[in-house]
Amino acid sequence: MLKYKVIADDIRSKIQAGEYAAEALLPDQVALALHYEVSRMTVKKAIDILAMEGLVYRKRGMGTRVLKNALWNQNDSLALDYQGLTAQMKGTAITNDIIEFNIQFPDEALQNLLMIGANEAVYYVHRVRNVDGKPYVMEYTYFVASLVHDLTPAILEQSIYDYIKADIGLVIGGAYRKIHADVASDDDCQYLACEATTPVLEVEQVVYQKNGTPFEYSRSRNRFDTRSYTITDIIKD
Amino acid sequence: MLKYKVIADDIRSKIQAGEYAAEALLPDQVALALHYEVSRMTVKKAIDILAMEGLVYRKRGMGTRVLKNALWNQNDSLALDYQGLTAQMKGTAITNDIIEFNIQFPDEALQNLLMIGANEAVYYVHRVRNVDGKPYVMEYTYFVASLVHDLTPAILEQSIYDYIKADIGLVIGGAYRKIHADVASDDDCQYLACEATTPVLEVEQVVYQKNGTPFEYSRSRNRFDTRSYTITDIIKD
DNA sequence: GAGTGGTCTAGACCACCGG
DNA sequence: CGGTGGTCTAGACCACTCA
Repeated sequence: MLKYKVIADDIRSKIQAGEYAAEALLPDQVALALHYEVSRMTVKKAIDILAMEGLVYRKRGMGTRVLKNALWNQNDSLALDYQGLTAQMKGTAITNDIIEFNIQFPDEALQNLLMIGANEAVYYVHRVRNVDGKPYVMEYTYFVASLVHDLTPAILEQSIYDYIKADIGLVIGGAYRKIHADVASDDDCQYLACEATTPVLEVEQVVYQKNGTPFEYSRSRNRFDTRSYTITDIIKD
Repeated sequence: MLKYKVIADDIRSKIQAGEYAAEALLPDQVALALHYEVSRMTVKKAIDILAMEGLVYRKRGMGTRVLKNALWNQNDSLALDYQGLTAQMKGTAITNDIIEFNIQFPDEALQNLLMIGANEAVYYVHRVRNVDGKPYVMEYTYFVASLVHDLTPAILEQSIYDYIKADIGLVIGGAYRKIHADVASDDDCQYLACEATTPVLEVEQVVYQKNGTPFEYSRSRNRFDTRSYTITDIIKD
């Protein structure tokens, strides 16, 4: 087990347990290095992690302080999320209408986005997801077939992400997302109960495995009044 | 200047210039350390930054590769950005039309967002920012007057963020942002050359100092076809 | 001035990948 | 096996803050 991770986990749990109270100073890096019997660089790396998580903030000459992070973790956040809608909206009834589902070959744009060749097949899924019976989001999704294998309509009607994570065991490493507004398309009008003049929020994303291989490209469209994305960002020094 | 930052900037510019092509291997860390005449740890820290920016991807035993999509977002605004439009759009002519500017007391919602009391004054700025003479974004901004002091119309016509960072010396610690689509308002129609049916992208944000104190709340509105936001998110272990 | 965190070094060992 | 990146060390110097 990595030392800096062990130390970060230990300090984090002490913060959560209240052993290091909000606004309190942590022991300095030299003391922590002695305590954990590691070098100071390793302690610093552990604290870097906590700082990136927004638990702690540091200032030269002043020490390292526990942040009252009640501010930051008001979890209505969506922008950085990999649980999928099913987990996000638990407690509500989510159903999926599959409009189209097939296997095809990617055009050039998609080849670039997913870093695949022209003859590497992709699944194409067009579905509408309903929350409590009402249309909520329309998604156009492409999965690299060799990675997300054996996709079936039965899976699509439930949670794709549960299947990807639990059954395939694929580990998500990150995502690239682009958010913009758009005018309603014909599909939007038909499936999201839009007028032609209704603004739509679209999120494009490419999702990567831990090893950097992309496995999904999707566009998700919502009516302007049903969804917003939040981002909490803490600058590292 | 910090060595690892200089190196990261240098490599980034070489990627953008095509000197390191997409999918190409970077020189290994030992070679880079020799070339920049620094230790390998310092090179690694520089590459850490590029990896966090999503420009580069590494694997043990395989080297460091430039990601194919490293360049696909050059024209979008980063969702995580604090340079302000003036720095973001350098090379273009930015002018600011001030529509309204005054000092006022915050309503209850604003008191909560900025964590201030009812009798702590705020500056209110309503301005339209033009890029190359054409209206680009309309902003409604509130600054905590005790933190962003001595704001004047002359400053507003240029870059507020330059003033905040260089003159006041306020250190930005992070931001909370919400992105959503909206229908055009009367102001949008008047100042952004919108029709009543034009979709608008709005970004609300609260910007915090390093010590956690909020100093700005703003809403920025763009026509749907003039701006999009991108987020690169890499999950840490 | 004493103490803090930030950077940097020169070297070491390890885990992983390819041939 | 050789070469890659990941981790870790022991120590050094610097920038900053506070008394």
